[in-house]
This record gives sequence, C-alpha cells and structure tokens, in this order.
Amino acid sequence: MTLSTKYNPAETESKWYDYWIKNGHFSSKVDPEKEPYSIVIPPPNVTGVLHMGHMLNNTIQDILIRKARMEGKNACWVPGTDHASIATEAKVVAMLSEKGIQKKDLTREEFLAHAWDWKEKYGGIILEQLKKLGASCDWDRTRFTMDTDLSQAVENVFIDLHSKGKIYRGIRMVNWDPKGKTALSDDEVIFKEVNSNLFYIHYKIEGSTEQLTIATTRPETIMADVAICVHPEDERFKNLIGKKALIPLINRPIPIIADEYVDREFGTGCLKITPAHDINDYEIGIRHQLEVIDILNDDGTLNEKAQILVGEDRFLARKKIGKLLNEAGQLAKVEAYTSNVGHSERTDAIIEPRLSLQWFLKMEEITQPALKAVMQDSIRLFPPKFKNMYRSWMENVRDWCISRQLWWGHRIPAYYLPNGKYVVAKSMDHAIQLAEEKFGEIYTPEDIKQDEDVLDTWFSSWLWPISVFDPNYFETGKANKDLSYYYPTNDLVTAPEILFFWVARMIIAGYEYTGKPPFRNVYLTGIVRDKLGRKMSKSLGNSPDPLELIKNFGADGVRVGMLLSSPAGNDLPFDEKLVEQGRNFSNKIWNAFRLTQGWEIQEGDNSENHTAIQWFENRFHQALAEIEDHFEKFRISDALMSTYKLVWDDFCSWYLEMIKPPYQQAIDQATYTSTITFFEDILKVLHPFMPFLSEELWQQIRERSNEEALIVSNWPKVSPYDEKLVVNAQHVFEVVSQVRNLRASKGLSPKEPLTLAIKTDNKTRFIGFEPLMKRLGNLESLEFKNELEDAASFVVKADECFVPLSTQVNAEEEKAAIQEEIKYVKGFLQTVEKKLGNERFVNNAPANVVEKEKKKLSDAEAKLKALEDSLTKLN
RNA sequence: GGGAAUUUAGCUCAGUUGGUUCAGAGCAUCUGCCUUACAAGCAGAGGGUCGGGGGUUCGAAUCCCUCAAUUCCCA
Repeated sequence: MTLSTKYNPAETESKWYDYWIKNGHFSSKVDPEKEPYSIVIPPPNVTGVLHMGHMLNNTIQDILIRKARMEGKNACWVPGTDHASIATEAKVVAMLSEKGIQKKDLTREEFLAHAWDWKEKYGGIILEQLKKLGASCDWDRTRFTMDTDLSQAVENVFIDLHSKGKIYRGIRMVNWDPKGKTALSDDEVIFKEVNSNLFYIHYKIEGSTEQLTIATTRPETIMADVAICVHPEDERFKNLIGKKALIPLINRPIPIIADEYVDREFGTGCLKITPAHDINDYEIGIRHQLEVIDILNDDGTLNEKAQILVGEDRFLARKKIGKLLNEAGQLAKVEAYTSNVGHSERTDAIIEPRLSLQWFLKMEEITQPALKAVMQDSIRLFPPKFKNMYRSWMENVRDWCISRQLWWGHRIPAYYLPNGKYVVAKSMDHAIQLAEEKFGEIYTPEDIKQDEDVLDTWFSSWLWPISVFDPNYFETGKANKDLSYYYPTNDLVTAPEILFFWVARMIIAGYEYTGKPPFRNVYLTGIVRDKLGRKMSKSLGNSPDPLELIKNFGADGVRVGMLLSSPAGNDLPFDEKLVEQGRNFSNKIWNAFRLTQGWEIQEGDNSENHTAIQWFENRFHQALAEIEDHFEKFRISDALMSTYKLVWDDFCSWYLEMIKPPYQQAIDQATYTSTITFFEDILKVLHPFMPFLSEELWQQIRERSNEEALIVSNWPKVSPYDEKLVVNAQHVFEVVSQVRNLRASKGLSPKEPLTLAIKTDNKTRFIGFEPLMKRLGNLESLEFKNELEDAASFVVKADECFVPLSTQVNAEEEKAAIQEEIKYVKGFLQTVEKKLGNERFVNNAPANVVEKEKKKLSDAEAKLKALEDSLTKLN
C-alpha cells in the first residue's frame, strides 16, 4: 500500500459520514441499562445559512457528544430548526415583493402557503451543512418549532399560563416598528447615536400675554401634548403652575403641572408631556391622571387627531411643522443635537414608542426558581462570570411582551366574541363551547374572531428541551419514555448574546413545567470576529464561507482551527492561519501513520526500546489526566492543546524518533505492537476533535466490524503513571536538546557523530535511556565520568556535560557564556537566600513552601558549583 | 447616567485558594537544515519589569484603592 505524503480529506469525509449514518451510530434509543447523555441543538433559523458561529458552536457540541458516546453513555444529540418569526416573515415578504406580490394583497392562508414553501425549500440548508462538519446528530429526531405537535405544545402552554393568570392582555407602551408594523421586545431594539435637532418652541399662556418655551426633538408630536411640566422647585416657573398653555398651531389648552422628573438643566426646564409617544411622559401621565392622545397611525403617519398634517409621515411632518411654527412666530430656535435613538434590529426603522394592546407574561414569580437555580449552581454557567449578568437581568426582569403583529408563527389562541370579551381556547369549536359556558350565548364561527397576532418566537423555543422529546407533555402532564430518560439534558452550548432571550427562558419553562432544570451545564461560546475585531456578518461580507473552508482545509482541520483559539466565553478572532494549523496537524498525524505502515516487521523484542515504550505509556496517562481535567472544566481548547502536544511533541517528535528503526531496517514485533497500541489510543483521544481522520486511520490499521468502529470504541481510562519516569525523561530530553543546540551553535552537521560525557551524582535517572540518547543526539559514545574533560560543556540541572570537539574550542567565548550563566544563577540564589534568611518568612510561610525554597537553594547551589567547575577547567 | 467584564511575549490566550527553580503555551519571528514519515516538515534560538500609580503582606500577575483604555449589558 502506498500512501500519499499529504492527507486528502475530501473522500474520507463523505465515506465515513455515510458509514456512521448507515450503521446507525448517531441514533439513540431509550435504554435504561445505559446512562443517558443528551444535548439539544440551539435550533438555527430557517432563514440562515451556516456561518462561523454555527461552526464553532456545533463543533463543540459534537466534541462533547462524541466523547460521551465513546465513554459508553447513550449519547443523544437532537437537531432541529427554529421558525424565526420576524426574520423569516421579512425574508418571505421580500421574496414575494421581488415577484411583484405585496403581502397586503394576500390572505393569511395564501401568505402562509408561500412561507411554508419557502421553509421547505431553504429551511433545511443549515442542517445539511452541519453534516459536512461531521455533526453526529440523531437526524431521525429532527424537529421544527412549527411542527404540528410542537405548535400544540406552544398553544397548551399559552392556555395553561393564561388560566394560571400569568398571561394577561393590557395597554402598554411598546416599541413599535412602523416599517415592520409590529411590536418589538426591548431586546430587539438597538440604540444608535443619531444627529437631530432640538426645537425651542413658544407656547402662549391662556388668558395672558406671557409665554413659555419648551425644547423638544419631536416637534411633530406637539399636537398630542396633554400638559407642560416643570420642576416643582423651579423658581422660574412656580407662578405658571396651575395655569394653562396653548399648543401652537392648534391652540388646544393644556395644564401646566409640576413633577420632579423634570431636569431643570436640560433645555428650558419646561417639558412637554406626550403620553402616547414617550415612555417617560406616559408614566408622568399616569401619575397626574392625564388623558392620552395618540396622533400616529401604525405606519408612522399622522392621523386625524393631529388636526394638521394628517396623513404625513412622522419625519416629513417634523420638517413641515418646523416651518409652520416659524411662520407663526412660535419657533424660538433650532439647535443641533445628538441623541440615542432606538432602531429595529430587523428593519432598522426608528422605533416609535406606542400604546398598544398586547399580550404579556408576568415574570416576577415565574423567574424565581430560574434565578435560584443558577445562583446555587444547580445549573452551572461556563465561564461563571456570566452569573453576574444573569442575576442582574433576572432581578430586574420586566413582563415579557409575547405578541407579535405577524402571520408566520404560532397564532395566539385567543378568540374575540361579539360582546367584546374573549376566551382562550385550543380551537374555534372549543372557543364556541367555552363562550357558551361562560356567557350563555350561542355563537357560530362567523361571530368569533381569532387574534390575528402570533407569539414571540422565544415563546416556542423556551420549550425546546422538553418539546423535542415529548411535545404532548404539555397536554398530558405525564412524561413519555424519552422525556423521562433524556431530560434534564446534560449540556447546552450557545452564544452569550442569547443568554437572556433563550437560555434564561428555557430555565424558567423547565422549572415551571417539570420542576427540573432543562440542562445541567451551559457552555457559552464567544463571538467569531474577523481580524479587525468586527463581528462576522453577511452584510459586512467579512465571513469566510465555511463550506469553502472545509473544502480547502478538511472538516477536521477546520474543527481544530476553530477551537485552537476559543476559550469559553471569549471572542474568537478568526484567522485562516488557525485553520491552516488544523490542516497541518491532520497532515502530521497522517504522516506519522505512513511511517508505521512503511515498516517491515521482524519477530523479536528489541530491549533497547523498552524504556521508550514505558515512558510513552506513562506520559500518555499523564496527558490523559490533564485532558480529562480540561474537559471536566469545559476548557475544550485546552483539552485540544494538550492533545495536540501529546501527539505532535511526545508521540511524533520523541517517541517515534526513539523507536524508529534505521533506514531499510525492520522493526521488532514487540515494539511495533506497542506502537500501534499507542497509535490507537491516540486516535481515540483525537476522535472527538478530528472524527474523520481518526476513523480513517483506525480502519486502516486493520479491518473492523461495525461494532468496532472508532466512533463507538472505548474512551481510554486514566490510570496512575510513574511520575519519576516522566521527570527523568524530561531531563534526558533536555540533555539531548543541549547537544543539538551545541551542534547548531558550532555549525556542526547533524550527521557528524559526537561523544558525550556526563558528570552526575544521579546516574540512575539515565538508566535505560542511553541507547535512546545516542540515537536522538547522534552520539557515537556516551560515558559517565567523575573527572572533567577538556571539551565544550553545558550544565543541565546539576549535571555537567562534555562534548569533545574536533575543532578548537574558543575558550574566551565559552568562559563568557558560563560566566553569564553563573551571574544568572547567583542572582537567583540571592533572592532565595534572602527569603530563607527572613525570619518572618520561615515562621509564617507553610512548611511545604519553605521546604521548596530550601530545595531551590540546594539545586541552585549544585548548579552553581557545576558551572564554576567548568569555568576552572577552562582556565 | 447605572452595572459588569477585560487589559500578561508581535498575535491569540493560560496562569485554579497570593508561595514548585526571579512568568507559560500555540502561532508568528530569527538561524541552520529538502536528515528516505511529514518543507502542510525537522532541529535550535530570541522575545514579557504581567495597562499606569499607590497600598496590604515575609512574599503580589494573583488581594485592596485609584487612574486609563477597550468591550458588553441596562437606562
């Protein structure tokens, strides 16, 4: 068999993915004999295509699920997609309008038919792309938030919470998007600095020649004014309180009131009160029992209550009213002003605060268990720094506006009756029945109108960890087999941006409906950014195409690259260099494998290799313990780095070089067997990170049955390791490195054999390593001596090493180098001596710390002596 | 305006309750090598007074105060 010098991922990847699918390795069924391990995917939007954030997020999930699978757990990763109400509806509207179809010309049913077509066509793209990444989801379990049974779950929850009195309908100030014609939650509003104007407007005082001046950025709303407000202690205006001012242009009288809310320093100290169009004014209005005059239509144009400029858009009206005021002599001045203005996250329209009838969920009580769960670590956040943020949000939570003025989504199951009342019911029939029970009236479906609005998307995804397993649970109240087995799920991997939108709400729903958390651990990934630190986004066009990356660097390479620089919760500044490094790592492993496959095997057991074999076995377990520890703490990139170094440095650079037979010589059977065993262990540890390459090599080592596939093999168990052996090897490697260094600094060829003599008082640490050292350092002889030699020298710990050179040693240079090192050691000794000479240190510091300092002292003294000996020898 | 996080080598980050040889890793850089597994590689080297200042302590990257910069959340 000949293998290419480069690993070619393209063919292996589809081959093994198909193989895993075909043999059902991703699928999970309830098995009480096995410990379950489950993850639910954060369902990507049906509108989206795979981006770098998904790559990172799903790579991590796949790593966790593959490791759990190998650990013998019943690993279940449930995939699915989210209907993304606002985003999808916007997409479909745009798509239709390109075809010349306007949403307003369609019936609800017609529009939804288009939306479903669109979803069928594009909704599964991301999931297909995830397969290229190697995601080992149980695809048979794929769910969509608008599947019939999942939709029923949402309805049931709405009905249930309504009956518990937690859902109510009320007039509230909402963030209105006049372009999308929908209410937005606070979290969907983005504040941006905007250049605007501050208009100073004179209001006449009724029955007087006096006037007052207010300052406002929104002169077009003066027709909705219901009062002028001043600070109660503001001497300038005390005399005006109780009088009436006349709104310019329309001359409607409004009272002048006093409220401490007014900032005397800002503007003129007089504030116009417009409760329908400003949240603060609205609250003042409630305090002073003022009426509410709403002069805006839902598309942002002025209505007839404005009396003037009716039908004009709010921004056009602003310009025009400035002119009108000026002509009327009531515009004092206009100043440039920058203010923070809310914009719709989706349509970028400027948000209009608006009074509106909306559905709300009361949050105060329902959030309590969810707050406690995270504070008491029943649910752990990684990294824990997010606990603070979580707490402050949960403690200051406001009622959740759950209705959206859209069609794509779960329609609110509220039915309005001709008598002005409503019932909440599962269906029209049920609504008619309820209406009869409640009001004694008989209605037909023509009399009754279902609420036109749909529910906030998060109102369905908050049920996700429950509904993917048992959507009927909200109907029956009894968990089916899947739910009782897989729930609570183990880990959730998601972005911190949706900690509140989604994670917190899942926790709320989890406790409300099951009394249990939806998951045990939440791993928060960073945001993938470009080199300039900008968030990767389609509009900026700064995101590489993930599929293109996979094509160029291999899925394994991309997975490794993504992870190399992504500690939990920290942003990941993406650089193609990282993916390149991942690809190089794949290639390194591939070539290590080529080496072992090129060997001819001969019966026997070369005892010279025993120490190398023993060392690697121990080193492997030391590294494995480290790796497990990292996984335990969700330090996935550290776990990868430990694996990387184990493979590249320890296995390839040291172990393979130690046991590698000289060119065209055979390897002994015993060494070969051990080496292949090590290779298999390494492939196991690599598998979660690099599933394709590892399975490929695993299967090349020998034929395996389906049950023997790497994906379902046993994760290695940590066993105790001989620390002394590992430390001795480190010492030996240091000596070898110094010999190589000497060669490099003296310009000697690696091919030229050298001799090495070591003066040591701990010869035992070298036992077994001599032949290996000869090979690694290209030494023709290695001796242990007590006397000094006339040779180039170096000191490792307290061991003095001599390498006689054919060329003349430059005594002056050598001396200078040694003196430099002596200076360094002396300096170090001083600090240690000072420490030990300090009575307070010796008395106060723990005994083991003092011991360590003493050890440092003796080690440094020994080294100093060795160095001084070398120096004397040179003199 | 309120709150939080971050600031360690050129870059990206570790550094667990202050104490294991006067700070670690990967990448990048520099030097020498196409040495029959790998130039997507091998061998070696250099690089930081831990954002500034002050304090607590026998001892501070680590704790406290203060200033600065960056980022995020909330208003």
